Amino acid sequence: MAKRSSTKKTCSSEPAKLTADPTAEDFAKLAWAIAHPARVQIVRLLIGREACVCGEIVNCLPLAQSTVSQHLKILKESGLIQGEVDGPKVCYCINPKQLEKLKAFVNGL
Amino acid sequence: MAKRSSTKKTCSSEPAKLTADPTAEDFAKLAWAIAHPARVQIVRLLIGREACVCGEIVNCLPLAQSTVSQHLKILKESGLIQGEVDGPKVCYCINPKQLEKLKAFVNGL
DNA sequence: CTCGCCTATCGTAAATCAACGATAAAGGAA
DNA sequence: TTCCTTTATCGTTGATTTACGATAGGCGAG
Repeated sequence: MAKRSSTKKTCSSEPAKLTADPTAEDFAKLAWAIAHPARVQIVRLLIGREACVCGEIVNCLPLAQSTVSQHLKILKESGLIQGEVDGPKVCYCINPKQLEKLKAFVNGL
Repeated sequence: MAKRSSTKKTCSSEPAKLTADPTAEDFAKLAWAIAHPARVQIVRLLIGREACVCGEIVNCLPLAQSTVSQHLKILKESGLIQGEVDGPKVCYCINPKQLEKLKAFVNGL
């Protein structure tokens, strides 16, 4: 992946080339998901425990339940985590595929 | 680094434990630096060319000069890039150390 | 069915971001 | 010195984020 070596143009000759770079947008979106301390902690927590009910995550953070729920929604939309309804509770876990995608993006830099 | 395996507490027993996690904040700050498509493109550009004058970066992006300068400032503050004055121009380059720090953070997840 | 628990969503307010044009500062060329 | 180029900063506007409390919806227990 990333055949960047063949795109070594002067860059000043084609300014429009970088106008729409879907890769950069995907990357930025994924990076943005972990661009907040609370979300970093949530991701770490889920990686360390494999699965965690929403209420426990709320207890781990000094934030209101609604705020945590909002962060969880952001992480879910990025694909980094998944939520599974378990009765009245919701069990969250990491989505390894997206986590690998993030790692591949960063390591590809 | 990361002795997370010893911190496998129930988490609900110590809610204040995660209140101030400097690591998470550092991580989030670094991730936030690349949480915008334009900044991703700038970083990639600098990695692929080793050094680049500000004006060239401006020509590569569909953004105003002042906007690009603002993104460069953000990247500089994150430590990911460095700017060296070269006469009337400014030459930007990647800071490998911070880039490695970012990779270590992500790979440590 | 009714109650209580858990979670998501709504509405709101303050703060921050992103983008631009205009302008200032610094350095080289003539 | 004066002009031109290059870059950073200022000031502003609109959009987005973040945080909270209040509220609604879903589900199991009794």
